[in-house]
Amino acid sequence: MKKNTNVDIIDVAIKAGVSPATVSRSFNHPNKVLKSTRKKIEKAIFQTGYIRNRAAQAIQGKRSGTVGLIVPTLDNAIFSNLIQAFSVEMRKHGFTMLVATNGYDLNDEYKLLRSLLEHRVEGVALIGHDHSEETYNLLDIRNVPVVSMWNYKEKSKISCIGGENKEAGIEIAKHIIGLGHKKIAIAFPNVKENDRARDRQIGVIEYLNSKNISIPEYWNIKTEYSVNDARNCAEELFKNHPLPTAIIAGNDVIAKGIIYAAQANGLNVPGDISITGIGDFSSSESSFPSITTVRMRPNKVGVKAANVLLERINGDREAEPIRIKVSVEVKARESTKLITN
Amino acid sequence: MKKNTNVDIIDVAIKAGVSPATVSRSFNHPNKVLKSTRKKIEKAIFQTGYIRNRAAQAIQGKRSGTVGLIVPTLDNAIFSNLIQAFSVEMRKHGFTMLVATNGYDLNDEYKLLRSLLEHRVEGVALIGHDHSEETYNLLDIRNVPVVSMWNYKEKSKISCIGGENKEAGIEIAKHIIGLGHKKIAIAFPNVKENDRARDRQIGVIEYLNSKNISIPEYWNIKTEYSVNDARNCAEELFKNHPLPTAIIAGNDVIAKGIIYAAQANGLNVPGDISITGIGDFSSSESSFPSITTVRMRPNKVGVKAANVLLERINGDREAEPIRIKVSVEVKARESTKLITN
DNA sequence: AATAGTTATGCAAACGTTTTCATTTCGTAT
DNA sequence: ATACGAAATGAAAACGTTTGCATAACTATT
Repeated sequence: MKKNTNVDIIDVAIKAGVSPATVSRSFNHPNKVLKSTRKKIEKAIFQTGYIRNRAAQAIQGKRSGTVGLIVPTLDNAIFSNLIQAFSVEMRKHGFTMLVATNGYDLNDEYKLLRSLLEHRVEGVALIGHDHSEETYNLLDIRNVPVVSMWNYKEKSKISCIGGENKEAGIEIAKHIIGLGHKKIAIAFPNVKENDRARDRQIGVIEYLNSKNISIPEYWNIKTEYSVNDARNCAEELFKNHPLPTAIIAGNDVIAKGIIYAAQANGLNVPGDISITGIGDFSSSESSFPSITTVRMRPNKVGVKAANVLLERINGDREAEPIRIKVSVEVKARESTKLITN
Repeated sequence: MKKNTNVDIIDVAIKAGVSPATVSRSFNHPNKVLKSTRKKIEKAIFQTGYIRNRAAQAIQGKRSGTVGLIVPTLDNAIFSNLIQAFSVEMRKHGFTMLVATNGYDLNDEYKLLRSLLEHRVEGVALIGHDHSEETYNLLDIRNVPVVSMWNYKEKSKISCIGGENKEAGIEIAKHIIGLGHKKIAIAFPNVKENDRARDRQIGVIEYLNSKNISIPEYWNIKTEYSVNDARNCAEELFKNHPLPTAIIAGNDVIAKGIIYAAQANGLNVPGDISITGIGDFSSSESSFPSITTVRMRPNKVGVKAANVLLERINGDREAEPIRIKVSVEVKARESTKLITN
């Protein structure tokens, strides 16, 4: 088997009987090349097994054909819808995606950003708005097209697109209040380095407070972002403290853990206790019981984010950030019900 | 704010009072550069805000610092553990990952591979062994370091690492038989373009046949790879056909759908019916009931695959494929029980 | 102090494209 | 047929690195 790792544009040009410049043009400005010439070139490409070298293209300072994506983690269903939608949309426009995970470490995120820039990505997508000063600074200095996905923020430094987490918190609290609940617990992950969770929690608490409901410390569950930990934390609550009639969880993963804990303790959901999530992850609809939650429309966010990023890449880089709010909506399902007593 | 998109290695060299060659060497062969010189260079890099250009490096034909990953889909919990482990391990070794999704379309996979090669990835990781002739041919012709993740295959054309799906099928069937079940249904996705599911199904059926158990057509559930569809298909079975005492599902997602269907139909799992999955996805342990399944150890596979790929990248490219079998193990949990009548 | 052997650095030629500018070719109006 | 403008193509310089080779600066040996 012949190994041809190194056929270049010149080989193709010779084979096709044209100059390298013409071959290059047939890739980048096909309309500037006679159709019959293009045919010859295509044939030569096929015969030689040529694969163009994007690195050599990128070195001209123009297109690299790549965008970077920095995401907290991949092994979590949370971001996968979003990433998939973003990825497919970018690919439609001819971009390949460089992916890096920072494990929620902002310091690492800066290093990853540098690494992506070394590869001369044409744009970068990030999750949320909690980024280090260094990161923002680097983006600004190098004038990198960038978009933040997942949540909307009125005065964000960079373009963003997503639901407003505070609104999500308010909406779900409103829903629970509307069902007549008064004895309400909440379950959130560490909100220190996670602005999404923080805003949701603020929305919930502010709304409840506005209805003169406050949350005693033993009904304020602090859990990790995992089904297992949520389950354990909830079991602890059920065993040692008075039972609320509703628990508002920071996301569907946590809600699911709490539901398992309830079922394992012989509690009927929603008969004995109503439980809500936020985020509407793919399995939440088909859970048993299905989970009342707030939709963030990850597909829409992913596709729109891709288009916003493309607009920055192709358009005016000095323009003001684009900010798009994707409305959130409460999806009432089986895990909540009206208080009847 | 000064925008410095274009400081290059020469600027750094001038600032540091050395030649560009020395700056380059301080990146690629630091030990060949005097420590004091390195310090000067580092300072100059910091002062100028230089970010090295990997494209210009890649053009030398040596390192691009990237590897490609082609995966059927991202918006599915199935591969996320694996990808995450692979990604983190590659990054540890200084590689950035280019990700492409093919939506289970083998034809698209070939195009994606070409696209990755245009970016001169140093190696490629694929999922499974079902790839088009074109894909295998291209990998061979260009002599691309490659590894297939997820499942082991004795005579695979390319290096591979993972559990053996047939073994997984055999093991779970053995487990169910061991519990005394005789009336057994199975639920698999379309096994046409999915060699993993196919091998699992073969393992199950062969083992059952060897115990003189055969599966009537109405107990052979064909479902899509989704909780929802599995739920619907199972409900159809429960409503229109005799009840088996056990259902062996092709993976945990399907098993979960079936469990929901059972619960929604007032069936107790495992009291009335035992249900098994394959794959041990992250939520299967904390489900209610927790799901009896077969572990494929995705983290181990991801990490090992990264190391196999690195070995091919750095080592002998003509060597025989490396094949590593990662043992599978049945995880008996709450969703199955001994037949007592 | 002279010499050989090491080590650190610089010079300049690649690497594979893209693009500007100049030239050729072609079609059309005279 | 001739001249003109438009369209297609080619020649060559750039893009930002890396690296083989040559040279210069040290170290150690006599």
